[in-house]
Amino acid sequence: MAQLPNCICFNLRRVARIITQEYDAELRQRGIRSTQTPILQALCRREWWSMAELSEWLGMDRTTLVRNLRPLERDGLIESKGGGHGVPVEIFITAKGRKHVEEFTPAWRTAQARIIDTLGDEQWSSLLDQLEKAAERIRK
Amino acid sequence: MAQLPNCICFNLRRVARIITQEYDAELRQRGIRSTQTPILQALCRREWWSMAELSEWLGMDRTTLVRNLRPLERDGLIESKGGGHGVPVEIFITAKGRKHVEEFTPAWRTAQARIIDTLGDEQWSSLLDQLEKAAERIRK
DNA sequence: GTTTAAAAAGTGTATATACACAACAATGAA
DNA sequence: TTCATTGTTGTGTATATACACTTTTTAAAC
Repeated sequence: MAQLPNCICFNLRRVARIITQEYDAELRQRGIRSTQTPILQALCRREWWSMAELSEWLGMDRTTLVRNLRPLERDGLIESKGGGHGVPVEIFITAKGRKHVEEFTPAWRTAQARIIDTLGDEQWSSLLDQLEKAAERIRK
Repeated sequence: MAQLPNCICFNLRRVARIITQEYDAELRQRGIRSTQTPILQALCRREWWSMAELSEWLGMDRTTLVRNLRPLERDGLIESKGGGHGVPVEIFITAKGRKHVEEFTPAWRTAQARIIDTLGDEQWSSLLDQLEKAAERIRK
């Protein structure tokens, strides 16, 4: 009977869905999505990234990242030099992309603050730490 | 600099991805996916469900559930009576579906056990409790 | 130098997710 | 009866996710 609520995968996915919707409700007004913000934020940190580096940094499957970059490139927020089968690619954020980051950051902060209000800062910190620890151990 | 790792949404999604991959690695051999197992498990608990009831129980957007049921119905694991625009639908698991549940449950247990090993049972319990609490408060 | 292995990127396919919208049914009010 | 409201379901569209596979380059082995 209590088997379903006991599934860690299911529960984690469910909470991730709920929280994603919360962030997206804020970010939508700025024409951006919760998956895209960390990509643009990562691109701000460096001159450029290769596909493999960026996917490693984001903890995102490389082939997933390939598709996730498409709307961003289409909208001119990022660009890529090189690339294609076997050819290394340089991915970088454009000026327009940086401007977008400036514009959506307040909305991101609002969403983040609303979530933190639910449990408190320390509790979320410790919670994410534990999840991070679990993730690391799974990967080995 | 530490802005990216501080995003709760991003980190939660990332861990959810990793754990989902872990479950799927086990479940794949049984021809089922991590999203589908809780659906079939829920259907085992009742004679039938309406679309709205089931989506509410699973904490899944109703329109998402509509699409997620399709492969299950195509493969004969579930069936539906009624339905269509505006017409209530009765969703229920088939004999084949129940057999599938029996067959994938060991794989599910294996995956679950591997995850629990990473942090311990009590820690996962408390972690999911806190996530649940946060999710509830967000919904209000 | 050729062959082989490893590294890097992209594609095919299938599922997952959800907002905006549409279609229809049932019920109660005018 | 007709009309408006509410509840139930499905569709259009777009993004997210990842495994299996392919293509190409580079580097190492021989």
